[in-house]
Order: sequence, then structure tokens, then C-alpha cells
Amino acid sequence: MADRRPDEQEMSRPKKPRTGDLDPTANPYLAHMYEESDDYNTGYKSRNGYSNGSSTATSLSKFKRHQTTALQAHTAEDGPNNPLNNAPLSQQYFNILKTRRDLPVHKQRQEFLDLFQKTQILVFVGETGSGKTTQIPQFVVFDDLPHMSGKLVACTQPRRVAAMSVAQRVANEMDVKLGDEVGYSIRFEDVTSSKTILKYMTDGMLLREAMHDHDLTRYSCIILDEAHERTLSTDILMGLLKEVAVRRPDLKIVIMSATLDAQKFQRYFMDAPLLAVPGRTHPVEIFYTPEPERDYVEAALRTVLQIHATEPEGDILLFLTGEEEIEDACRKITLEADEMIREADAGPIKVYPLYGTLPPHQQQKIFEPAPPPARAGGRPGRKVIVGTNIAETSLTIDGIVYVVDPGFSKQKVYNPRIRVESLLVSPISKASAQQRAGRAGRTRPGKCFRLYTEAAFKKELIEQTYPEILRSNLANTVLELKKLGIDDLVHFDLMDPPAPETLMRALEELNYLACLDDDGNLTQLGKLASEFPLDPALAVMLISSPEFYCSNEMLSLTALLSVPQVFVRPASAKKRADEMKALFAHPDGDHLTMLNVYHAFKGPAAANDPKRWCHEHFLSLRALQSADNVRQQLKRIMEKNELELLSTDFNDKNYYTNIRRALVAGFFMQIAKKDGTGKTYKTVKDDQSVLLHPSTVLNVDSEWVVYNEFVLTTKNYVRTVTSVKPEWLLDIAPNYYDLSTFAKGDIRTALQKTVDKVNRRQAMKGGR
DNA sequence: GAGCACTGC
Repeated sequence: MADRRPDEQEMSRPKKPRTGDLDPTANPYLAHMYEESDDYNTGYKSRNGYSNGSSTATSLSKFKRHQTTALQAHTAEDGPNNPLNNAPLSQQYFNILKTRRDLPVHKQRQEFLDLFQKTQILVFVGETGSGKTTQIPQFVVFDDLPHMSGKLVACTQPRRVAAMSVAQRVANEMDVKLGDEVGYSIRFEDVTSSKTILKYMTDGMLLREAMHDHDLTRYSCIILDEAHERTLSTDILMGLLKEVAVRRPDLKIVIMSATLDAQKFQRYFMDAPLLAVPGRTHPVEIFYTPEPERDYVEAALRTVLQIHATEPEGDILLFLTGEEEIEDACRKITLEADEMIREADAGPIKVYPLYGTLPPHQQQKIFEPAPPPARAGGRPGRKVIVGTNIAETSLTIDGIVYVVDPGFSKQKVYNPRIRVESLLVSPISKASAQQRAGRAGRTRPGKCFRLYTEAAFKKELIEQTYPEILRSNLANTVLELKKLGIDDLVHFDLMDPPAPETLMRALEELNYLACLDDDGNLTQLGKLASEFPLDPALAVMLISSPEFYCSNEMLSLTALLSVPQVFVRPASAKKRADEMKALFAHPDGDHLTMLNVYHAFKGPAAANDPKRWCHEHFLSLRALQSADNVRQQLKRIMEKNELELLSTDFNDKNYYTNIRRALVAGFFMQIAKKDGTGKTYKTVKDDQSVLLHPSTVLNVDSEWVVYNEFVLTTKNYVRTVTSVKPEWLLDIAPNYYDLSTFAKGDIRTALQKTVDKVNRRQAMKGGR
């Protein structure tokens, strides 16, 4: 294993491009690092090469950093030349400028600047339609003048698409080419250059950068957008920024959020000042049911049909919890509406499902216009969208006038006692309910029908959905925090500290994986594992795989395990799909089967027409391509860290055995043993009764299995399983399989027998 | 014999 690590001190502020690790073209995270000024505290020097080719000073060069006014900015924006690069401004620019100046935030530009200049940290609240995501970063650029000190302004988004589309929009607004002064950076794609001074990025991406540059020295200002969503990355970044702010008094921070919870952000950031800007939405009238509903799906269908029968023109958005529920509801609504059209002359209706696993072209259908009246002069048609929470944040659909909100969604919950994450249908929060209602008022006044009582809304719904950090296994998070240089986790100031038991579980898991030593310090392996965008068990499995002569195969497998399911099984063709899957089946388990799929996908049979090949074999092209992408990224990280890429000869009898052993190196904590003669298994140490998921290719003769995930539904299932041997467990993970730590029982007895067997075998060898 | 809300590196 490689033990040469890049010197972090050096990495944070290199002066010149160098070969190897520091070559910015080789490492997308370091794209801007080669043109840093020497000292961020005093650095007002112009960036080398920035103004090359244009001898004329831009209008911004007369600006004094943190002393500008809205009027100055206004004048500069009026042209005639681009204040960023002195190029003549286009007609399109002036057209957009007009609409920009109509946005609510523009009225408060001076107010924003006053606060921004006065304080280090500012909380900014802007409701939907205020223009905060596009305008505030521009306000900042014009006052912070990052190019004068060779730095950047970053604006983080929770989602990739948002980072991309907002960057494109702002590049248009500033009349520059995307990737020049304005760019974006997301996983697999860095559209920035040495010219870039405003960078939109995913919050996860900034977190990655922070691991190599703890003080975020490349940035003069960091804007955290959509902070109210409280993603894991946002929460960690906030904790980190709170500490960085002390070490770097020159760093400006803006926390942007929707109205709710603004005071909580203020309090957390040492009573930072708050600026609130109203949004631009239409009023939405709220209706509650007088009595609680017993069956929310039935009530939802009734409400949708009622709206269609009695309410004026306008599209309907219904929130349900999952794929099956949604498809079922779509069928029923279509059926009932057809009857209404025949019997009551109702207008035509078109129903669209909407959920994350739907292929993109199907998702796009929701933007088709409502159907026209069935005949001239007939009643107008209506579009009904039945969707998951994806319609609450990720996708906005204009033209929705009616929202039906049953008050439930599937949410991730984590149970640290049995160490299982699962999805549970749970009541939504007040904030969620408000967000859902708001979807009815984007284009004109709307109505929201809540299928619960007003009393229930007031008394039973919690204010905010619990932040993700309280609902997740934190093994990965703890590893990230350690890599960020945070040694004392208990005193790390998170906005909502997780339960001590959850933290303990994470530390314990990382200790067993040898990523943390007994004092909780990052080990060499832990440092290496944190380089990979993977969960710790997967990372450790991959890093260990050269020892098992199968790192090429484990690269593929790791990638496959970190993308959505590759097997497709449509309800209409279950049998065919199963037959196709059987073509790839390996008797020793699902991991090996997936690997067979990948090899076939990369082989000659699929090369000509992968799309067709996938379709014929009931495989998801999207998932396989995505695995390919991930594999490339992981491979680069392996090479960078000098981890060998090895394969056992395919004809060697140990080809698959080596892979199965390598699986154990990461997943030795996810082993189950057959319990008696039936179909049930027991997980090792936790002693949970589980069944093999019916999708497995493995038959129930396997005594010991390694599993990839624990699925908690009506029954306990382990999914993606491969058979292993108990001697491997003792051999590969001796610490975890220290028998004295096991409770008395079948598993301990079986392991003890294995120990005895191994000892006998060794004694015989020794005796000879 | 079949439960993949949604993100992200």
C-alpha cells in the first residue's frame, strides 16, 4: 500500500503548477490553485495574466473593496463595457438587466452592501422569487472584487442541476461565457478556468475541497445557499465555516435560506445580522379537512376528482410517498376521470407520475401543456401531476393552481441500535406543508387542500423536518470531519448535534475498519479512505483489494454498488426480466453476478449498440454508464495514491474466490449465518433475524453470506448477498472476529469450530 | 417471492 501522502501544507497554497499530485489538470479539486497570490490577508495584487490582452482598465478597477455603493455598481452595470472584462456589452445583456432590476432583491442592494461590509457573517433570507440565488452572488462580486486578490466567490447548492443551471443563467446575466468569469463545479464536471471569479458548486464539492484546504484559502467569500434544506454537507460546512471564520477574519460568509428558521441561523453564527427580502408569489388559500382522514390515498383521489369537477381551469399537483402508490393513483384517477367525461361532460384530464427513479424523458413529460377541450367550446382540459417530494424542492412546475397535500412523505430514519437506515412513511413538517402549498402560487393565486385537520397541522406537525444529520449513519461524516482536521468531535459545534449513540456507532465502525485508531485518530488507511467519494466500508474494500489480486474487479464492483440498481424488472415483464438476469447469474452470489453484467456490458456483444443491448437484457443503461463514470473517477484516485491495479487470471481457479475474500475485507461487519435448517439467517453480532431478499441469485444452501444492505420493510431482508467462508472472516478481520467478544450461541459455536479446524490443519502442516 | 423519498462526493 502506498504511504507517500501529499504534504497538505504545500497543497493549500502552491505557487506554481508542478508535476504529479499538484498538477491542477490532474486534480479537478485544485483547478484554481496555481494562480494564488502570496498572502490572503494583504493580497490586493492583480491576478497574473488576468488583464492580459486588454490594456484598458475595467470600471471595477476604480472600486474600493468593501467600500462600494449600490449606485456605483448600478452605473458600472449600465455599461457600455462589461465591468468584468471591458468587452462591449450585448443587447441580450441589457434586456436581462431590465428584468433583473425588477427583482425584489434589487430594491435592497444598498442595504445588503451596508451589512455585508460591516460584518463577517450575514444571514440572508429570501423567499421564492426574490432572486437571491442569481443576484446576491453578483452583488458580492461587485463589492468583494475577488479578482483583485486572486480569489473566488463560491456559491453552494445542494443539487447538481441547480449549480449548473444557475451558473449558466448568471453567466448570461453578466454577459460572459460560462466557464470564464462565471463557472460551476460539480462531481465529474469542472467548468471553470483561471478567469473564474464566481463559482457555483455543490455543497459536497466544497466539502471535498475543504479536506485538502482546511481554511478554504482560495475563496474570499462563501455563500451557502438553500441552507434551510439542512443537507448533511450543508451542516458540516456550517460547522466548518464557523471555525474558519475565526482563523480567517478576511473571509466573508453569507448564509442564505428561506424564511423559516432564520433566527436559528443567526443564533448559531454568533448573532449575525439578518437581512430579509420578500419573495414574489401569489396568495394560496388553504383548506383543511374537518375530520381526520383514515385512508389518505383514497381521500387524495376523491379530492383530485372533486377539484376537476368543480374548480375553474388550472393544473393539480398531488403529493404521495412512493412509486407504487403513485402509479396506482395515476391509474385510478385516469379511470374515474374517463367516467366523469362520459357521464358528466367533464373536461379531459391527463395524469403524469413523477418520482426520482423515472427515466428523464418521462420526467420531462410533466411540462407538456394541459390537454385542450374535447370539443370546441367544451370544458377546458386539466393536467394532474402525482409526485413524490421531488416536486417539493428539486423540480418546479409552473401553472400549478391546486395542490393536494395528504401530509406524508417517505423519510430516511437511522436506528443506531441495530445500525440500520430505512425509509419510513412519516408525517411531514409544517415547513414542508408550507413549501408544498407554495407550489400552487407560482403563476397565479391558488388553492391548497390539506387532507388533515387544522388542529393536526398546528399541534401534531413538527416545525421543521429533522436535519439529515440526525437521521443518518454517520460513519462517512465522522471520517470526513476527521479529514477536515476536526479532532474533537464531541465539541465540534454542529447546529443540531447528533445523538451520542449515533456518534459512538460511527466511531466504533471506523475503528473496526482500521480507519481510526483506538484513540480516535485518523490512521493511514483512514486518510486514504477519505480520499474516495465512498462509504468507509466500500473505500476500505477497494483499498485492500490489491492484497487480494483483484483491484480491477473491485473497482468495477465498488462503482456498481454506488449507483442505482442495474437490473430492471418492469411489472409487465417480470418473467422475461428474471430469465435475462439468469444469464448473468453466478452461483456464489449477487456481487459476482453484477460483475458479470458489467463485464458483458463492456464486452463486444454490447459495444455496437449498448442501448439496445441493455434493453434486451433488462438492464439500466443509465446505471451502467453511471457506474462507468464512477469507476473512472475511483481509478484515478487509486492511481494517484499508488494503489496497484491488479487482476487474477480469469482461468485461475481463485479468480472469483479472491473477489469474495476482498468483499470480506470491507464488509466483515455485514455477515449473516444460516439459522438452523430453514430460510432464516442471523446477522453476526447484532443477532438480527433476516431473510435473503427474493431478488438474490444465491440459493439458501449458503451457510455464511456477506450482504451489501439491510432492507427493512414488512420483513427484514438482506440484499445483494454472496456466500463466504468462516475461515476468511477469522483470517481477514481477526479483531472483529475475536470470539471472546461474541455472545454465546450458534454463531460463536460455529466460529469456534472453524478456529479448531484451522488450528488442526496448521498443526498437521507444522508436524510434517 | 419482491418497498428504490431525495440529494451528494
